[in-house]
Amino acid sequence: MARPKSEEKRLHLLHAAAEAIAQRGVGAPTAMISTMAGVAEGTLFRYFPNKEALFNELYLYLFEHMCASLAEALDLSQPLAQRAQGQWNAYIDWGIAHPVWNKAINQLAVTDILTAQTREKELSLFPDVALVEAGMKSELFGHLNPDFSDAVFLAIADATLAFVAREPTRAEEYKLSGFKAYARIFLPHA
Amino acid sequence: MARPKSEEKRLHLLHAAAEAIAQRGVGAPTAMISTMAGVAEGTLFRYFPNKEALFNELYLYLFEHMCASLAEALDLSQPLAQRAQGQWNAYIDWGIAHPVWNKAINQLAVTDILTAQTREKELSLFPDVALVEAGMKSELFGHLNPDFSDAVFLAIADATLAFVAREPTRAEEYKLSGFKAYARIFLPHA
Amino acid sequence: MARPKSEEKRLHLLHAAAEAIAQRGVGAPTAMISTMAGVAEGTLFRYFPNKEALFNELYLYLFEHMCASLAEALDLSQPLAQRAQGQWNAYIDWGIAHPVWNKAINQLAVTDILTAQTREKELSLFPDVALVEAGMKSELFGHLNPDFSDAVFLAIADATLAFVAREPTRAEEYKLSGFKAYARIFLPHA
Amino acid sequence: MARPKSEEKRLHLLHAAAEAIAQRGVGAPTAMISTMAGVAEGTLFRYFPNKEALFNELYLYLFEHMCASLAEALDLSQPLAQRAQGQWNAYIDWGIAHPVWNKAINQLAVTDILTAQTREKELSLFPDVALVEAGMKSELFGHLNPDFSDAVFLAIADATLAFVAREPTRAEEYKLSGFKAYARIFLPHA
DNA sequence: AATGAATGAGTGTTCATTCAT
DNA sequence: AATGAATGAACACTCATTCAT
Repeated sequence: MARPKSEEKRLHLLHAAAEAIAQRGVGAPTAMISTMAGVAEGTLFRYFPNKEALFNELYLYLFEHMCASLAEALDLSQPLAQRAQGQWNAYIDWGIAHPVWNKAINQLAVTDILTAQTREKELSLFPDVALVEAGMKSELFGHLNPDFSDAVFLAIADATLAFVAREPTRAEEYKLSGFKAYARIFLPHA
Repeated sequence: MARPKSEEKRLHLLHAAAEAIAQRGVGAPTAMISTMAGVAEGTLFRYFPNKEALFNELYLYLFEHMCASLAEALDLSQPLAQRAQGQWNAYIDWGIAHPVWNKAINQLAVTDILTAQTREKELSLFPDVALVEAGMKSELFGHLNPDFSDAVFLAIADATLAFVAREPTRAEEYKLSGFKAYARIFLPHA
Repeated sequence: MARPKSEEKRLHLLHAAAEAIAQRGVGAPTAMISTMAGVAEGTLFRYFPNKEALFNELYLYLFEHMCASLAEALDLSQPLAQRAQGQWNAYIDWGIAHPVWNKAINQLAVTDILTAQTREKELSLFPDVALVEAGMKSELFGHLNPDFSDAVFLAIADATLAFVAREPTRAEEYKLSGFKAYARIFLPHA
Repeated sequence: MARPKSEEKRLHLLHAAAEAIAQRGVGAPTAMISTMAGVAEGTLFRYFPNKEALFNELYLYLFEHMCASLAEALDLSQPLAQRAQGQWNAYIDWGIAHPVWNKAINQLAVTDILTAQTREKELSLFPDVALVEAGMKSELFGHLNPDFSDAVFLAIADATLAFVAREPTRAEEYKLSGFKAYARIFLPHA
């Protein structure tokens, strides 16, 4: 099973998988994914050894995409509070702009499909654009696992996104209220 | 009447379902559940019309159990801050004491198995022990969907529980840090 | 398994079985039959050793009922042609008056549920009210199996009933046309 | 394209289904059918979406086959009576030559598996070789549903076939006697 | 005698994966 | 390299029958 040629097909499969998971959860059939990708059933298995591997790759692909959005929005010249809000907004905006991907990433995160290796790679991706900076972390959670701060941030952000999905017209309000909650924890002096 | 339908078996099935979901997600086979419950495959379907109904009943059962813990811990004679911390602790302690149930309830919440009716019943159960009281809500999120506050609380609490699961020996530390984060949002003047 | 007491329950079960077969074919569950009969699932098996036996008894019960209608309508003082038409009408009328039973009897006849013994008993019931009398038989089919004449009669009559079921308002027309066809075969000189 | 879907396998499945229905009725398991067809259980469902569709296709397949036999036997240069007898013989001969198919077709016709669409297609197949021609119909049944004549014909023919099955050695006698009965109805002046 | 809870083999159907083309 | 036909284990659910009450 040498690396197959078409990078385009690989992406079609990844995107189709995200769509399928958003629609039917991780139980979505591989045949549905290949159909949505416009390739034959068997082709999927020339690009990914099996369903689990596809889903793990998908998770990292989506996560990386989201991290890129954060990185792009990052303006190091801004003071901490503005920087934080910029990152917060970038995260929420990514979720709003890619509701399918957001749903897929959440579905994947909650099942046991993700391997330890995937979790490791995920960590190695996040820090570069870290939302919760060292200073903020240490103040409240410093003595605990440093990922805890990130987890709390993500938890609030995902809850915010869930309500944006329910009431899309009030997206901006939820985005702001969510940030205020976030700021109270991580920017108490702002 | 011949033999009455055994409430004990019903509970065995419910508990087995929680265990199976914790281990294998909502894709856990009904045969696995009945085996774990110590009954025949067909018996499951005499107690629940189908898998979906079983899972919906399970969700409400677990949710009710959790709410009962909160209600038990509620001491109305305490001032707001203590009351809130008591409820927070009760929630975290329930998750620590019942990790399997906690996992099951999270799995169920994220899939599309829960019906609108179940969601309704869930709401009618929660308010009585509401963690996030009216005053606290209105201040930050009052103009938005009132469930948003609950969602934010649950998000932080579940993130806390996830880390407790990873490092059980530091459970008390996570519990306290989590509460501090919570308090900053909902009890900013305390 | 001594003969159980309530003849009434036995009849309820028989009638319920006919109804169930009419609705769902011979695949109708025994549980459905017992529910319709207003008895418990297990009770059915105290009156009939198994489903097959129930269906065989039902077939004979319905057949006997139909034969009784024919016998009642038989007026030996009438000439052959009138007598035949009277019997024909009695048969069709029975089917019209008992569409459920008619459907059930047809369903049972076509499957392999009926035992050889049941078929034998059936024969021993029919001759007494024989529609197709010796003279008529011998003329056309005399050298063949004497049941063939009966079969031809029943075939035409059942086809007639099928169309009556489709167009109940024209029942009388079908009844008459069917008889004319019958008469051409069996009463060519009338 | 990889392998093309094998028309041969489709026919094997159809023939196996006919055999299975003849042996066990429409309750015959799909697993039995696939085994008899020499394919895996799952393969059946790649050729037919479900059991019901298979059975409907089978019905039309058998019906078409039978119609083809009638069409082949049809000699328009013959006078009405001979033509009718030729068609009658073709029908009976088809049943004798394909007892399994004849049984299957009868089983299918009596259950509720056949859809309205199948019934429609059936009608569109039959007229071309119609046994009961316009003139014959109108005389006796013309004012009623035109299908009634066909039904009466089929009823007599099927009854004839049933007795041929019981006494195969006297097949020719039954065939002739059946036709005589038929002729008395539909060819009274011949 | 009657009940209905319990059973488990059986059913139609799905689906990840393989492999001949 | 790509295809999609073929597979068969697995699954959710049904149901005739048994038997403790």
